[in-house]
Amino acid sequence: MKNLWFAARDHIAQRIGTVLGVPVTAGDLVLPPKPDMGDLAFGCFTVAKELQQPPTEVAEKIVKEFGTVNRLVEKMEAAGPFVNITLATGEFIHRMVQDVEHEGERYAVLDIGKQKRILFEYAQPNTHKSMHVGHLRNLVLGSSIVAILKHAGWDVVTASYHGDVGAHVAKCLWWFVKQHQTQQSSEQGESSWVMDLTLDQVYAYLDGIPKEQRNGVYLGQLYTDATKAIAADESLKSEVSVVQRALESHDPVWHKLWQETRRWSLEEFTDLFEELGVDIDRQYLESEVVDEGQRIVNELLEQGVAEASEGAIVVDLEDQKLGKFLIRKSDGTSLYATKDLALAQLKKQEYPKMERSILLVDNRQSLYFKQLFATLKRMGYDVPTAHIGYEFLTLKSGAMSSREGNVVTYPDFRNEVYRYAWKETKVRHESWSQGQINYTAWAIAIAGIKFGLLRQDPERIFTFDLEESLSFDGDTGPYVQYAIVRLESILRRANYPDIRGNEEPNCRVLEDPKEKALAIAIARLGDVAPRAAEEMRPSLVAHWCLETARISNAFYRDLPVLDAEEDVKNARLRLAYAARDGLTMGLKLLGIPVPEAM
RNA sequence: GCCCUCAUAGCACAAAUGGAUAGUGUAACUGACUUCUAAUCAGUAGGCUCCAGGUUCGAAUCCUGGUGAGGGUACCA
Repeated sequence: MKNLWFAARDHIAQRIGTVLGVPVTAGDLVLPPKPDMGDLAFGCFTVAKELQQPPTEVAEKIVKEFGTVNRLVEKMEAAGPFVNITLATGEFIHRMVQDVEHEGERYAVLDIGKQKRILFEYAQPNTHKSMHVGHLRNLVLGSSIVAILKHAGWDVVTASYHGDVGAHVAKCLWWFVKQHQTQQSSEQGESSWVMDLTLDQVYAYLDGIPKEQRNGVYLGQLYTDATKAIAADESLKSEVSVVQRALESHDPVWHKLWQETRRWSLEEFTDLFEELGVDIDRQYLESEVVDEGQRIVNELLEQGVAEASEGAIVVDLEDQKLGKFLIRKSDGTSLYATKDLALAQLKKQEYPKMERSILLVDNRQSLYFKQLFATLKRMGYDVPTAHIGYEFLTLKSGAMSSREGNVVTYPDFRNEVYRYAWKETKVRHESWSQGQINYTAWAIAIAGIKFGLLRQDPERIFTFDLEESLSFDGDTGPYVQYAIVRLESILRRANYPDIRGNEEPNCRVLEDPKEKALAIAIARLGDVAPRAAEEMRPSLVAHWCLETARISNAFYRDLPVLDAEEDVKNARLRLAYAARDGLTMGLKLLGIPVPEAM
């Protein structure tokens, strides 16, 4: 329950507290700036103020009175206002290794969630559009946050939400039909109007689309072309409006076309989500909340919560400095807001036990969500709801827009990275089977893609650069994988000895600072993982992975395992197991797999 | 105009929430594969933390005022 890193610090903190007569907590013990100063540091400033003594004197007092009778603490030194603490190398390593072995999958768990339920919505790509790298930040961030929250003891229910109705769908389908009709009329010599569409034609048109084209990229291209066509000829706008109304009134012919094409998108999402480790418990669609949304708007009007304004329906939030919140357009059709009001209700209805509802959407929507939450509150909605924002992803050439079509689609990007990883793997392992190369390349590609997105703080705009994504050197996911694979290699050569779970082999025989540094690094995941959960920041875990991998590589380079004396060898093997498992756990929290070799 | 973010080495990012000499990667230069995998490691070089004030023992971090970039600001999502 209490992991070693917390327990060790807590123990030392309490003893310092006893010496001083004031409370000191584990959080007051931090890492010193340089490892040669010690393993932990305590700054005496705040306690000194409380005691009304100079910090340097307090530091000396602690060192003098702490006593040396402690197996875990080897040395304490006063360095000005700081107390530097050196942990007993062998003792600490041994305890850390036991901790990792004992906890297993629950390693680095600090149960802050207490199994309370969170409904976590992310993954909101629209149907009838291509999924591009802009969506990727949300998916990767979301799936990692979910993993981190679950690890920290929350009962997380995941939800996706897809815009499967609205203007973008109408445009896409209008152009789809228009294209086919134009072709037909040039063949048959008679022109037709989009609304003359028959069910037979729908089937014929759909059948004409080859299977490999039935995806978001194709539909997204239609949408982009439609937008361009309308921009060139404004008069076409009215045709799209007619189509949109036909769709909203469930015209059977257009409904069929909509259903089929939507299925292409949704099936594609299922595949893409699976490969990205995006596991969704409940898939919400805008089409299932649009009617209820309109009903809620009527209700709000009756209750006087909403009012008419310039022909549209708004909720006046001026008194909260949130302006006016538009919940129905003047032509009577729905908006994102209309549907979101109903969605919130639906979520509550389906998951009555949820303690919190969270939505992961990029920061451009932050005002919108403030307005939405304020409105929900006025409706008497009582589930604590929060918007977790992040800055969007942009290309070097500027922001992506499906409307303009300057998008890097996710399948294209993934293929590019995968091809590169495949080539690099092949060069290194000529003799491997096709399947082994495929799997390894996939794991490396996923690591490259995800880690690149996760190591950066979500509050900063991410500038996408394909060249950079194709580098697996330095601060990257594959770097961390490689460190693990090297540890794995040692274990494999030792034939995976069964040495875990007991007092022997005794890791207390280890005394090298590099071994201790590795042990401390792994122990610190117990600190990092809960914090990442609290702040919903996977970047903390990503940076922990990098640092730990670096330390692991130093251990690998300087300390021979297989050629060491028997007792040292076994102790190091045990440490290698723990390091491998700790690092693997770190990557798991990021949603990144680890190959056996690479 | 108003509101919200961001600004750290050429480039890309950190900095344990106010602590010790601001770190890591890349790119540049030097070196290390007969070794448990070189997708690695070691070294050199690179900084007025956007500017100006303030708060205090102490500021990249907090406050005020600028500058620059991006986003939002009702009938898009």
